[in-house]
Amino acid sequence: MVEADLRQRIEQLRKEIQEHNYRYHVLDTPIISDAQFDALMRELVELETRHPELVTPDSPTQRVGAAPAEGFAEVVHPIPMISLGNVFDNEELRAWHRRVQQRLEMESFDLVCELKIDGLAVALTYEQGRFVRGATRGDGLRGEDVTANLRTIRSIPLTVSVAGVPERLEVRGEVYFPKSGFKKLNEERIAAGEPPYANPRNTAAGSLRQLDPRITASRPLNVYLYALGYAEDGAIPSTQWDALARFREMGFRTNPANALCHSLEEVQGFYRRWLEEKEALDFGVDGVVVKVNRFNYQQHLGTVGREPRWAIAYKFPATQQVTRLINIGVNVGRTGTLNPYAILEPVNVGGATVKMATLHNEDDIRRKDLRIGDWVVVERAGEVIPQVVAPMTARRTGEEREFKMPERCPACGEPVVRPPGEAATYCVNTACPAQFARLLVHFVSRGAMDVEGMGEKLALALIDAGLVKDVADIYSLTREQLLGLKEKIARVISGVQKEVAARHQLSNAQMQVVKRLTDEALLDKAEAETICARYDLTLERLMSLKGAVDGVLVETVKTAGVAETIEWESILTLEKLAAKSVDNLMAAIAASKQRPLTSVVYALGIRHVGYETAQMLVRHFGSLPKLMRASDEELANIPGIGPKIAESIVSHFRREANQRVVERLEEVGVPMEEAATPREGRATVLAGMQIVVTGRLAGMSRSQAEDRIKELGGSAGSSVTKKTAYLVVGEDAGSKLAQAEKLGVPILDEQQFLQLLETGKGP
DNA sequence: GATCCTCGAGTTCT
DNA sequence: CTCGAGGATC
Repeated sequence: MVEADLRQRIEQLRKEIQEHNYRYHVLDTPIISDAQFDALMRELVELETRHPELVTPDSPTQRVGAAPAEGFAEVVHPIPMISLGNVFDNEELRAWHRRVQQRLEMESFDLVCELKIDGLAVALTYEQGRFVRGATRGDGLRGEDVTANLRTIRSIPLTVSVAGVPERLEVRGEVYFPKSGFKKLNEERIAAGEPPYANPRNTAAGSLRQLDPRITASRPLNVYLYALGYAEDGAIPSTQWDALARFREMGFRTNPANALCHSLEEVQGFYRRWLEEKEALDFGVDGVVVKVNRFNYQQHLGTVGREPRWAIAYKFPATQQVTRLINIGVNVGRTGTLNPYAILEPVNVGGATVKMATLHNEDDIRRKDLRIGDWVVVERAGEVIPQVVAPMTARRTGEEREFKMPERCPACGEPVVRPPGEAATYCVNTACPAQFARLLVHFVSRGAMDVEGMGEKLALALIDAGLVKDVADIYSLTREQLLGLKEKIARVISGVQKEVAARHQLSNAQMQVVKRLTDEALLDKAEAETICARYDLTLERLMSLKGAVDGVLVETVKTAGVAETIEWESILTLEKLAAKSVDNLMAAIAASKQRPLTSVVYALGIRHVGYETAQMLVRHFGSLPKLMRASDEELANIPGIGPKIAESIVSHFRREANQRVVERLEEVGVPMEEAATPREGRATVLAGMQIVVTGRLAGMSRSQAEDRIKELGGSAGSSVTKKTAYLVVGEDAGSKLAQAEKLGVPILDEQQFLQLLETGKGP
């Protein structure tokens, strides 16, 4: 890097860090995540380490934070409350350990592992055994006096009266808001029509900084103590591990998970264990703090800048992040429901980049008080499905817009309906193309007709190209038709390229750009920028080329006789159809004619008729024509089927288009009767037992396990209730485990489950 | 009419 | 995984 560039980068980093520091510490409304902040800080530290001559006294690396907020008395920490360096992977952890080894000139030494609780650090001062002052960390040098509020936390002893307590003693710890209490508080707020709080950490900070301690007292705050600030006139332990033990003797709450490790491998084990199990804890944990155990070693290692060399925070990948809600889009589901979803500024949450999340329905958006343009907290529910938790209301500028459900279907433009008492808004147009697209995807999905090789993309492309107009049409597709289409598409693409080149007189290099543009359906910002940089184009020029390509495509598609209009996505999908995959697809379509009747009924996509209900219907009627002729009353008399489902079935088959689909399926050879099923001999081992399977099993998939349970006469539930006989737990079990523990449902591991399948008896 | 349970439908990313 | 709604039950 050139010297001038370097200076500029350092300046820029300092300015950004200062800004974020202020937002975090003073305003309490950060706009970037901790991980993002850490990244900035790390870059600055690295640049300054390599170029010490550029370090200035006012650099954020030279002091621990920013000024404390007003409103509370200031407390100067006699010993600064340091912060910790962070590592994010095993590699970096080992590097830290090697550095410690070198400085200590020692191979092996004990380390203490503690869970890094996501709360806020406090210092508690005791004089002659009496709690006299409690302060927040603030900027590390000066914090706020929040003694009155801390007194309301019942796990903080107001007096310590064991022998040998130092005259003056300061212990440090982390105050947090328990997850359960946080959930309850938010439920109450929602019930009272107030917006929920974004996350426990900010709420803990807010609670502790209430000017009225009675408000603090109403919050279930708690604390874990983990460090000795200082001690005068008293026996001082010689290791961190002993200090923790001593804390407990004195009546301080320490975290039971803390562990003494004799090697780095043990530390890694501790990290892995809690990475898996942290969700079950009642407090947020964002990593593991690793400390050199012996205090004299700590002293020898010392501190560099703001961080001690003898401790490090080994962070978990963040599962919660703050990002921008760019817009709210609306999808149309198979049943016509309008489903709003969040379009987010891409952000890495727990190792995956999230840019979309469902928002369920209008009421949910209102309840959470989300507005377009808000900064929002995003997490991955159960570590998988992204979810928008809450807006950061304090970050609002007034530019945010409220979301309104469109009055017309975004796909077909027909007016939408929201039935009174229901949360969903529907497009009631039976000919809505979006609904049909979803129906086709459902029809070919696993569990339904199970056409392997036909995923969402291909299904949509076939509709787009005009080859499929109703679900039965997939049975009249031919190999020649598909290959012919692919050829036409290829000609269209090369035609578009030539035409654009001719009209705009492009150079060879620019032709490359056009090729790129006909390679990808959508350009996101990052991709567009890469292309511009590579071919030395302005963004405007690129966009005008893109416009030209799209324009010419529309004309060409029409003249080539492919379809009236077609999406880029579809073109690219069809272009990739090779002869071999067409063969496979034809075979899969043919094979799908042999699916059991239950799957066929399910595939029809009747509202309120999922797989379970389809099974009940097939068991009762045994034939599709009989089901079609069934009356309202007959249907409603079947256990498990009430008036609503009955009505839905009758009105589905009353529609002529739906009757035709069934006729055509029959014509192509889809069975309309259920093949007689021989009863299994030993089908009673699990009779009447309701068993739930959760997590990943080693020997079989979850659905296989559920099939086995059903074969043996049991039922496989999807949620744990008090009627559940057993919960079978695999790897990475989620919330169901906690639920089972709460209800006292017996828990089986895979081994015990297999035994249950054999004998019908649990351990 | 309230409460529990089960099912359906929509969902994200690698 | 989550929410909503249908059905069963008291």
